[in-house]
Amino acid sequence: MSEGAAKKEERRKFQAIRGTRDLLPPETALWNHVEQTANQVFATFGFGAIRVPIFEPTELFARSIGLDTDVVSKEMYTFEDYEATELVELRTAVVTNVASLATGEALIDFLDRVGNFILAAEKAFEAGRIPKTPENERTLQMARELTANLQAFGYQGEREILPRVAELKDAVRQVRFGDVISLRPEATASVCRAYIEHGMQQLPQPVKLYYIGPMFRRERPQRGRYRQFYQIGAEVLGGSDAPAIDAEVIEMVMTFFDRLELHGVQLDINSIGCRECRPKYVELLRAELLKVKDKLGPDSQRRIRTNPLRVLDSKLESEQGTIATLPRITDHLCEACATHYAAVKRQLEMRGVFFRENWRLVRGLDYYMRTTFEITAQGLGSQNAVCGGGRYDGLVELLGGPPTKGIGFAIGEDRLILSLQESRKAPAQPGRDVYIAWMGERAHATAIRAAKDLRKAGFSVELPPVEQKFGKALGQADKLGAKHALILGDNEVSEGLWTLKTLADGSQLKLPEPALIEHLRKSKAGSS
RNA sequence: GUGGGAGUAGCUCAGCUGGUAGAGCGUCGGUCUGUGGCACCGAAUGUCGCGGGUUCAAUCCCCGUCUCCCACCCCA
Repeated sequence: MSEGAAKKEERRKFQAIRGTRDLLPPETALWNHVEQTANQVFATFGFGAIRVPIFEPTELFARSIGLDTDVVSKEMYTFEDYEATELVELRTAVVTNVASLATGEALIDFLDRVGNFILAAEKAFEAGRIPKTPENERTLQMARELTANLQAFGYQGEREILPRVAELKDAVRQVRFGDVISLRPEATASVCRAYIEHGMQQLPQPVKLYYIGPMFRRERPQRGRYRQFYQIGAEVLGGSDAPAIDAEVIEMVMTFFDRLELHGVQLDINSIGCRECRPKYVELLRAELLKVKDKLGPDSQRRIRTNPLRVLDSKLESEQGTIATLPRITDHLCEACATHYAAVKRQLEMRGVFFRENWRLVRGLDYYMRTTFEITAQGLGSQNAVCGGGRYDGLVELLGGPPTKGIGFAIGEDRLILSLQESRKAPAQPGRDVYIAWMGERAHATAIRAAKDLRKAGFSVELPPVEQKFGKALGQADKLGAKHALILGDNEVSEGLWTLKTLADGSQLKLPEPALIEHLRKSKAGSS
């Protein structure tokens, strides 16, 4: 292999893995702007920042999001977190396919390895190095029994022992070495967990929190959809379920989008009822759907059984007419939900928030109830939702906390950025205020001092590490988008007068060192 | 997980259904050892995504695979 090929090979090995990506300047300037705006706007609504872990026990997400959702059943990055590394090797020795079990010796050898594993696992179990759960105890017990049976059975030919060996391998495979944990696919569950864990019900209610950070779902990448993606979200926990809270949360997102000058923003709202009225509606919907089953495509037909609400989401042109005739949940809300929904709408109007009622807006995650909303924006293709949210009053209790009201939303930051980029010219290259063109060793010392002082005063300064000819230096200054070049050569150092050049018009003046910063301040104030 | 499209220099792309690659931009150097943008000259960077097949010969044709894009599923 040639040197070039080897280099290429190296590079090929390290690509950002599927569905992940690097965010680079100048684009990151926009990300910073978005996040700073979120910090500012959310603070004006009294929200405090929370940072929760990137991973949590898988169980937390399974419980909150719902076992049957795709997110939990197949889209999480899940792994076992263990310290008993020596067990892995011993387990591998058992579980790997052996060449054959054609002889009694092979069986004895296999049982030997199983014995080694069980012994080590028992020790680790007693020492608490693998989880002391009833499941693990049972699994180990089963492995012991199966081993004893197999020993008693003896070698009676390959075909006879293979099923028993497979069974034993399964038992060995099921021993848990550590906690099963997952990278967070969203943050609401974690925020609720933190609320409970830190006894936040003791704080003045409601508690208002927001977060910004990466989430992980193992999906097929697409426009605005990545395996590591970023969400900006907020949750209001505790206190009452006053409609004004729903409205304020929505008002806050809309204010945020407004501040960012996001184009084509459309807010859709709906109420999906509560534990009382939603199940009744779902049954009614299912019954009606069965009547018109023939007019629906295969996907929708499947959903009649699995998740009838999802049929309402269908984008198929051919199904739209049929869907329009279906019963609407807003006509089947219980008294309390209907009152709540009406009040939320009134509250939104009072706040001057424009919305569209969308009876077909449903939520995919189990924990939502009553108010749901979704915001779409321009330039996002088929993935046009930029924010989704709703009320989830039962969630904290479901996770072992006190009965607690809750409402929140999550913004897909990747999509938000995408949409902003559609309507916004590319962010300008972050230029420097001053490029220091120095020449000669004496000037170098002066240049270093100048850079330090300028930076201390808050100017962005580029100080070339090696001597350059002035022509070269000014060329660099220009390419970097510097506003000024500070020229320091023998003349300047000996005269004590520094040369400051304004790149835009080529004007140039001489200044004594102490006057420099003041001059730059004035010039900056004047230009911006 | 399913279907469609695409992968050629750092970027944007050209390359005649087969004869082992080019342009523009960018980068670096020079013309130019106290003055940038311009101009001119020069240089570096490619196993033409990867692997296999057909062929005397493959960037081009066939198969597989990976990645990206678009749509579906699902979801923010």
